[in-house]
Amino acid sequence: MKKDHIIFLIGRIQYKANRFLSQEMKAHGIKGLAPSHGEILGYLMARGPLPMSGIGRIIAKDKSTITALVNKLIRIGYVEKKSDPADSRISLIALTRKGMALKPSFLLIAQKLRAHSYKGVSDDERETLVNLLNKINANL
Amino acid sequence: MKKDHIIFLIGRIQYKANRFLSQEMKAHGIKGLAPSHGEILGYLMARGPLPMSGIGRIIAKDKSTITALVNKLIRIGYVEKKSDPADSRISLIALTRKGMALKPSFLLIAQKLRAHSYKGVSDDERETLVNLLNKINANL
DNA sequence: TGTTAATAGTTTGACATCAAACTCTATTGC
DNA sequence: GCAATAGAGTTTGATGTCAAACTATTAACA
Repeated sequence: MKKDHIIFLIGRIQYKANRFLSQEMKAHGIKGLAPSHGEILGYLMARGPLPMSGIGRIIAKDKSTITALVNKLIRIGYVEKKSDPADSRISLIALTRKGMALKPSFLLIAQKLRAHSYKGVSDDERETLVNLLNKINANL
Repeated sequence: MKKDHIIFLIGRIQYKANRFLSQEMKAHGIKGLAPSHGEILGYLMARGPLPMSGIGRIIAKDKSTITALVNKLIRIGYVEKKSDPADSRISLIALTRKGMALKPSFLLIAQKLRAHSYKGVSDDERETLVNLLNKINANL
């Protein structure tokens, strides 16, 4: 247990969190979506329309992965693609009405995940944790 | 930046760490392996032969994923499968000589990853971080 | 002791993910 | 202005990953 590298510990956490999120989405009637899709939708809810590159930067996946994920969200009808009037290379991804309708469920799910994962962790510890992870994220 | 859930922060770290690991393995002449394969090999180096189920528990992936990962390691010749004399359901996975030969490279890579990711993080902070992540891991 | 339930792995099919090569547009520098 | 370079996305092919259904073996238990 002792010499486990933090990266692998992180992997285990992510595995469990993904299972949790998939399960919760299904329970809320959101079918056929992976956690990555939910992550994209969540950021669009918080920040408004984003270019593909912006989504890629935020969720840290290859740009070809973003293309595939967004295509699925378009197919299902949760987002739409608009062209940026200032730069025709850019596609802006925006929530549709159907996509926005998911917001209440998403807030509940995020809160539930937070409640679960942070059980027994104080606010100070939470802050410490986020700061340290941010530092490591910046290092890599 | 503020309201980013820790899970997504973790995802970004993992993405970068995986790129780092793939790159380093390639630089050490270890070709065709994903970080997950490396993780399995690393645990076998540290703990000796393990059953499939044990590997799955440690690296936190679905058992069918373990089957696929181990099959690849067998095909390449890094590990071999032995049957447990006490329980014929169990397959024990052990490093071959070729697999053991990777150990020096793996130690170097792990150390390099640690040095990179923990730059500017004190030993105390490191311990705090691991403790908090372990708590969250246990919560999920 | 025989039926039931649990455990270890595999198979199959679907899909997320990545890397590399490619297209198209914008920017930069001379 | 024009060529070269960088940036935004897509396509393609390969592969890691998961979930569900399945086989085989062991354990539980009545």
